[in-house]
Amino acid sequence: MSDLLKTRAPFLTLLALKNGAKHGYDIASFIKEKGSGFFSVSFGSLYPILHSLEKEGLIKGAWESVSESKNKKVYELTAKGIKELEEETSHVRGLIKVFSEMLGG
Amino acid sequence: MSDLLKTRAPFLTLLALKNGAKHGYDIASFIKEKGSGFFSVSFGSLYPILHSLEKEGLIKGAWESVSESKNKKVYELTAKGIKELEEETSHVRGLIKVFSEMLGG
DNA sequence: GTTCAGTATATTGACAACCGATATATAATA
DNA sequence: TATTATATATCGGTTGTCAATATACTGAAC
Repeated sequence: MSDLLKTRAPFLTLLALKNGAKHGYDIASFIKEKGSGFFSVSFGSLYPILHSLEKEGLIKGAWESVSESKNKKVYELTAKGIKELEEETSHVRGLIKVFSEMLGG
Repeated sequence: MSDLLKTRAPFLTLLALKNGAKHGYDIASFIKEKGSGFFSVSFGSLYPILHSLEKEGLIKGAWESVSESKNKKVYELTAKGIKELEEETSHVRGLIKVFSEMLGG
Protein backbone atom coordinates (compact mmCIF):
# COMPACT_ATOMS: atom_id res chain seq x y z
CA MET A 1 0.00 0.00 0.00
CA SER A 2 2.02 2.96 1.22
CA ASP A 3 5.76 2.58 1.51
CA LEU A 4 5.99 4.87 4.47
CA LEU A 5 3.23 3.47 6.56
CA LYS A 6 4.53 0.00 5.94
CA THR A 7 8.01 0.93 7.15
CA ARG A 8 6.90 3.29 9.85
CA ALA A 9 9.14 1.85 12.58
CA PRO A 10 12.35 2.71 10.69
CA PHE A 11 10.86 6.12 9.94
CA LEU A 12 10.00 6.73 13.60
CA THR A 13 13.51 5.64 14.49
CA LEU A 14 15.05 8.23 12.19
CA LEU A 15 12.58 10.79 13.52
CA ALA A 16 13.62 10.04 17.09
CA LEU A 17 17.18 10.98 16.17
CA LYS A 18 16.17 14.25 14.54
CA ASN A 19 16.90 16.40 17.55
CA GLY A 20 20.08 14.73 18.70
CA ALA A 21 21.86 11.41 19.19
CA LYS A 22 20.24 8.63 21.21
CA HIS A 23 20.93 5.03 22.05
CA GLY A 24 18.50 2.19 21.36
CA TYR A 25 16.77 1.98 24.71
CA ASP A 26 16.40 5.73 24.72
CA ILE A 27 14.87 5.74 21.22
CA ALA A 28 12.23 3.22 22.30
CA SER A 29 11.40 5.31 25.39
CA PHE A 30 11.24 8.45 23.29
CA ILE A 31 8.83 6.95 20.75
CA LYS A 32 6.66 5.47 23.49
CA GLU A 33 6.45 8.82 25.27
CA LYS A 34 5.83 10.96 22.20
CA GLY A 35 3.61 8.30 20.69
CA SER A 36 0.97 8.91 23.39
CA GLY A 37 -0.35 5.38 23.21
CA PHE A 38 -0.59 5.38 19.41
CA PHE A 39 2.99 4.43 18.63
CA SER A 40 5.65 2.30 20.20
CA VAL A 41 8.49 0.15 18.96
CA SER A 42 9.48 -3.10 20.63
CA PHE A 43 13.12 -4.01 21.16
CA GLY A 44 12.64 -7.01 18.95
CA SER A 45 11.92 -4.59 16.13
CA LEU A 46 14.20 -1.77 17.10
CA TYR A 47 17.60 -3.39 17.31
CA PRO A 48 17.46 -5.10 13.89
CA ILE A 49 16.20 -1.80 12.47
CA LEU A 50 19.13 0.11 14.00
CA HIS A 51 21.54 -2.40 12.49
CA SER A 52 20.01 -2.16 9.06
CA LEU A 53 19.80 1.64 9.14
CA GLU A 54 23.46 1.73 10.06
CA LYS A 55 24.26 -0.70 7.27
CA GLU A 56 22.41 1.58 4.84
CA GLY A 57 24.46 4.51 6.07
CA LEU A 58 21.48 6.49 7.38
CA ILE A 59 22.69 6.45 10.97
CA LYS A 60 26.07 6.04 12.61
CA GLY A 61 26.57 4.35 15.95
CA ALA A 62 29.33 4.83 18.49
CA TRP A 63 29.84 2.89 21.70
CA GLU A 64 29.89 4.98 24.84
CA SER A 65 30.91 3.85 28.27
CA VAL A 66 28.26 3.96 30.99
CA SER A 67 30.53 2.46 33.59
CA GLU A 68 33.60 0.23 33.57
CA SER A 69 31.65 -2.81 32.43
CA LYS A 70 28.51 -1.37 30.84
CA ASN A 71 28.25 0.27 27.47
CA LYS A 72 25.61 1.79 25.25
CA LYS A 73 25.65 2.41 21.53
CA VAL A 74 24.68 5.96 20.67
CA TYR A 75 23.33 6.62 17.19
CA GLU A 76 23.12 9.82 15.21
CA LEU A 77 21.81 10.66 11.77
CA THR A 78 24.31 10.85 8.93
CA ALA A 79 23.97 13.46 6.16
CA LYS A 80 22.32 10.74 4.10
CA GLY A 81 19.99 9.98 6.99
CA ILE A 82 19.00 13.62 7.36
CA LYS A 83 18.17 13.79 3.67
CA GLU A 84 16.21 10.56 3.81
CA LEU A 85 14.25 11.75 6.85
CA GLU A 86 13.40 15.01 5.09
CA GLU A 87 12.14 13.18 2.01
CA GLU A 88 10.09 10.73 4.03
CA THR A 89 8.68 13.51 6.18
CA SER A 90 7.58 15.38 3.08
CA HIS A 91 6.01 12.23 1.71
CA VAL A 92 4.21 11.47 4.95
CA ARG A 93 2.77 14.97 5.08
CA GLY A 94 1.18 14.41 1.69
CA LEU A 95 -0.08 11.05 2.85
CA ILE A 96 -1.67 12.54 5.96
CA LYS A 97 -3.36 15.19 3.86
CA VAL A 98 -4.85 12.63 1.48
CA PHE A 99 -5.82 10.37 4.35
CA SER A 100 -7.56 13.22 6.16
CA GLU A 101 -9.49 14.05 3.02
CA MET A 102 -10.57 10.43 2.74
CA LEU A 103 -11.85 10.51 6.31
CA GLY A 104 -14.23 13.28 5.36
CA GLY A 105 -15.95 15.86 7.56
CA MET B 1 2.50 -0.73 16.91
CA SER B 2 -0.82 0.83 16.09
CA ASP B 3 -3.81 -1.37 15.49
CA LEU B 4 -5.34 0.92 12.94
CA LEU B 5 -2.33 1.54 10.80
CA LYS B 6 -1.58 -2.15 10.80
CA THR B 7 -5.08 -3.02 9.61
CA ARG B 8 -5.55 -0.03 7.36
CA ALA B 9 -6.76 -2.00 4.34
CA PRO B 10 -9.89 -3.23 6.16
CA PHE B 11 -10.37 0.30 7.48
CA LEU B 12 -10.09 1.81 4.00
CA THR B 13 -12.55 -0.82 2.80
CA LEU B 14 -15.13 0.22 5.38
CA LEU B 15 -14.41 3.86 4.56
CA ALA B 16 -15.05 3.22 0.86
CA LEU B 17 -18.54 2.02 1.76
CA LYS B 18 -19.30 5.05 3.91
CA ASN B 19 -21.19 6.92 1.22
CA GLY B 20 -23.06 4.04 -0.31
CA ALA B 21 -22.86 0.41 -1.36
CA LYS B 22 -20.12 -0.79 -3.70
CA HIS B 23 -18.87 -4.05 -5.11
CA GLY B 24 -15.27 -5.28 -4.74
CA TYR B 25 -13.83 -4.06 -8.00
CA ASP B 26 -15.47 -0.71 -7.42
CA ILE B 27 -14.03 -0.43 -3.91
CA ALA B 28 -10.51 -1.01 -5.24
CA SER B 29 -11.01 1.63 -7.94
CA PHE B 30 -12.43 4.05 -5.40
CA ILE B 31 -9.49 3.66 -3.01
CA LYS B 32 -6.98 3.97 -5.83
CA GLU B 33 -8.62 7.14 -7.08
CA LYS B 34 -9.10 8.83 -3.71
CA GLY B 35 -5.74 7.51 -2.53
CA SER B 36 -3.93 9.82 -4.97
CA GLY B 37 -0.95 7.50 -5.28
CA PHE B 38 -0.60 7.07 -1.51
CA PHE B 39 -3.12 4.30 -1.03
CA SER B 40 -4.33 1.36 -3.01
CA VAL B 41 -5.58 -2.13 -2.24
CA SER B 42 -4.80 -5.13 -4.41
CA PHE B 43 -7.44 -7.70 -5.21
CA GLY B 44 -5.34 -10.30 -3.44
CA SER B 45 -5.91 -8.29 -0.28
CA LEU B 46 -9.37 -6.98 -0.91
CA TYR B 47 -11.44 -10.09 -1.54
CA PRO B 48 -10.29 -11.96 1.57
CA ILE B 49 -10.88 -8.74 3.55
CA LEU B 50 -14.43 -8.44 2.19
CA HIS B 51 -15.11 -12.03 3.20
CA SER B 52 -13.80 -11.55 6.70
CA LEU B 53 -15.61 -8.23 7.18
CA GLU B 54 -18.81 -9.92 6.14
CA LYS B 55 -18.10 -12.81 8.49
CA GLU B 56 -17.63 -10.29 11.31
CA GLY B 57 -20.96 -8.72 10.44
CA LEU B 58 -19.51 -5.30 9.58
CA ILE B 59 -20.67 -5.42 5.97
CA LYS B 60 -23.39 -7.27 4.14
CA GLY B 61 -23.08 -8.47 0.58
CA ALA B 62 -25.77 -9.14 -2.00
CA TRP B 63 -25.32 -10.56 -5.47
CA GLU B 64 -26.55 -8.38 -8.28
CA SER B 65 -26.94 -9.33 -11.88
CA VAL B 66 -24.84 -7.44 -14.42
CA SER B 67 -26.07 -9.48 -17.33
CA GLU B 68 -27.49 -12.96 -17.80
CA SER B 69 -24.20 -14.64 -17.04
CA LYS B 70 -22.26 -12.05 -15.09
CA ASN B 71 -22.79 -11.06 -11.48
CA LYS B 72 -21.27 -8.74 -8.95
CA LYS B 73 -21.48 -8.78 -5.19
CA VAL B 74 -22.49 -5.43 -3.77
CA TYR B 75 -21.55 -4.70 -0.18
CA GLU B 76 -22.95 -2.18 2.26
CA LEU B 77 -22.15 -1.30 5.85
CA THR B 78 -24.26 -2.87 8.57
CA ALA B 79 -25.22 -0.92 11.72
CA LYS B 80 -22.31 -2.65 13.41
CA GLY B 81 -20.04 -1.65 10.54
CA ILE B 82 -21.10 1.98 10.77
CA LYS B 83 -20.35 2.01 14.49
CA GLU B 84 -16.98 0.33 13.94
CA LEU B 85 -16.07 2.81 11.22
CA GLU B 86 -16.96 5.73 13.46
CA GLU B 87 -14.82 4.40 16.28
CA GLU B 88 -11.87 3.70 14.03
CA THR B 89 -12.21 7.09 12.38
CA SER B 90 -12.11 8.78 15.75
CA HIS B 91 -9.07 6.74 16.71
CA VAL B 92 -7.29 7.53 13.48
CA ARG B 93 -7.90 11.24 13.93
CA GLY B 94 -6.09 11.10 17.27
CA LEU B 95 -3.33 9.09 15.67
CA ILE B 96 -2.87 11.63 12.90
CA LYS B 97 -2.73 14.44 15.44
CA VAL B 98 -0.01 12.71 17.47
CA PHE B 99 1.87 11.74 14.32
CA SER B 100 1.79 15.32 13.04
CA GLU B 101 3.14 16.55 16.35
CA MET B 102 5.96 14.04 16.14
CA LEU B 103 6.86 15.29 12.68
CA GLY B 104 7.48 18.74 14.12
CA GLY B 105 7.50 22.13 12.42
C1' DG C 1 22.78 -8.30 51.45
C1' DT C 2 19.46 -9.46 48.66
C1' DT C 3 15.66 -8.78 45.95
C1' DC C 4 13.32 -6.03 42.65
C1' DA C 5 12.79 -2.63 39.06
C1' DG C 6 15.19 -0.30 35.62
C1' DT C 7 18.81 0.13 32.10
C1' DA C 8 20.88 -1.89 27.90
C1' DT C 9 21.73 -4.76 23.78
C1' DA C 10 20.55 -8.65 21.09
C1' DT C 11 18.45 -12.98 18.68
C1' DT C 12 14.87 -16.23 17.54
C1' DG C 13 10.49 -18.09 16.27
C1' DA C 14 5.99 -17.16 15.00
C1' DC C 15 2.21 -14.56 13.29
C1' DA C 16 -0.37 -11.37 10.48
C1' DA C 17 -0.82 -8.26 6.58
C1' DC C 18 -0.17 -7.56 2.15
C1' DC C 19 0.99 -8.30 -2.61
C1' DG C 20 1.98 -10.61 -7.08
C1' DA C 21 0.83 -14.24 -9.76
C1' DT C 22 -2.51 -16.98 -11.30
C1' DA C 23 -7.16 -18.67 -12.63
C1' DT C 24 -11.60 -18.02 -14.66
C1' DA C 25 -15.01 -15.61 -17.33
C1' DT C 26 -17.81 -11.90 -19.36
C1' DA C 27 -18.28 -7.15 -21.69
C1' DA C 28 -16.90 -3.52 -24.41
C1' DT C 29 -13.96 -1.41 -27.70
C1' DA C 30 -10.85 -0.85 -31.44
C1' DT D 1 -10.82 -10.73 -33.46
C1' DA D 2 -7.65 -9.15 -30.36
C1' DT D 3 -7.17 -6.27 -26.53
C1' DT D 4 -8.64 -3.82 -22.58
C1' DA D 5 -11.73 -3.43 -18.84
C1' DT D 6 -14.84 -5.58 -15.65
C1' DA D 7 -15.41 -8.98 -11.90
C1' DT D 8 -14.47 -12.46 -8.28
C1' DA D 9 -11.34 -15.50 -6.14
C1' DT D 10 -7.24 -18.33 -4.22
C1' DC D 11 -2.40 -19.44 -3.30
C1' DG D 12 2.33 -18.87 -2.14
C1' DG D 13 5.80 -15.98 -0.64
C1' DT D 14 7.72 -11.83 1.45
C1' DT D 15 7.98 -8.54 4.91
C1' DG D 16 7.24 -6.16 9.25
C1' DT D 17 6.42 -6.62 13.82
C1' DC D 18 6.14 -8.59 18.29
C1' DA D 19 6.63 -11.75 22.28
C1' DA D 20 9.65 -14.47 24.36
C1' DT D 21 14.01 -15.32 25.61
C1' DA D 22 18.93 -14.46 26.80
C1' DT D 23 22.47 -11.90 29.10
C1' DA D 24 24.26 -8.53 32.26
C1' DC D 25 24.89 -4.34 34.89
C1' DT D 26 22.80 -0.48 38.13
C1' DG D 27 20.32 1.64 41.70
C1' DA D 28 16.96 1.60 45.22
C1' DA D 29 14.30 -0.34 48.68
C1' DC D 30 13.75 -3.44 52.41
